[in-house]
Amino acid sequence: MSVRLDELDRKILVQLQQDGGRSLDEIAKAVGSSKTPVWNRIRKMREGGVIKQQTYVLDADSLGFEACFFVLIRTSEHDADWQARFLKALRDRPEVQEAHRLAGDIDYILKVRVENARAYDVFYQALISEVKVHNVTALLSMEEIKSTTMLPL
Amino acid sequence: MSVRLDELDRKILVQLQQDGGRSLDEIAKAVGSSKTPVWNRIRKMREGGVIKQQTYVLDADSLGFEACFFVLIRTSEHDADWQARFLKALRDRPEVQEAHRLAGDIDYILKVRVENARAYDVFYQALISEVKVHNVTALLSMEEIKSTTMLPL
DNA sequence: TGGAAATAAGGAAAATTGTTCCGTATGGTC
DNA sequence: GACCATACGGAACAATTTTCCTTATTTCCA
Repeated sequence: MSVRLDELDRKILVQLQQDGGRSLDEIAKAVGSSKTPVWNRIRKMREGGVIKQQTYVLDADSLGFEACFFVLIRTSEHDADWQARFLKALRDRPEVQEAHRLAGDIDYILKVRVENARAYDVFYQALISEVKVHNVTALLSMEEIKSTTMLPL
Repeated sequence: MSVRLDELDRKILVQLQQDGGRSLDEIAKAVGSSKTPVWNRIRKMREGGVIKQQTYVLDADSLGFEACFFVLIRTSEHDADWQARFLKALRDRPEVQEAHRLAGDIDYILKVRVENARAYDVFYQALISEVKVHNVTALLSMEEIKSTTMLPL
């Protein structure tokens, strides 16, 4: 059962994405409605899975995560068992912030956040000892120009 | 003025990352403390920039964003003016969820979320008409295996 | 080691916010 | 045009956040 969204729903989502700490009163005023409809719509969008989660975004640098790598992976193995183990390994490793299976030449891309280059090597060695991969290229981020989870509504 | 974090601070951050909707009472109980110290520490970490923002994460598919591309960019131009215009273009475009300047061969990587392949092409054409880039490779995501903003504390 | 100052904790009060309830309005259907 | 279903706005209630105050704990210096 999917949720059909109207203009008011979208306005509410914009508010929630911009600042998840606003009160219902503030949101209601911003979108030109009142508390009850705003509250009901948020609840429905939560239950319908449009809103996945509510979270706090932390500053990686302040917490000592100064290195960010994008990892491009090619593999020769494509059987179901190998893939299941590979996906599990990625999901279990907290350093992996993003993992996507790709179309084309390169099979997977990861975004990995670690303390430093040495910590990346530890991660890398651990990963390739768990599952065989054909070719790995690591791209080191020098500067995070932009980072957001916002969808353009 | 940086914030020095102790074990209790870290426990609180873990709770906030896991679920940004928990009440102070719940968090206090989970970390083995009471409301006031938890509240004071959250406030300080906010002011100190350790906590960057509080937000709601939405489901891209539910909202019609069914295509996700990682874009690898090489450029020949490296002067300050070009770079300033390029960064501004990236920050201004809401489709761009991530943008990093890289070390080595490839100069930039972007993560771009759009409705479909057609919308990506519109984005791409608009971008290269704004700023000259030498070489662009787009990697299309077939499956989002993992996506989180959590840092492993 | 003793003692004063600074810092952090816990509990309770006050203020704000979230949640429910209900009467009314609105829109769609036959 | 009447009925049903759905959504809205305002008020009442419940829960949470925020502040305040008192008590511990720690730190630092004599």
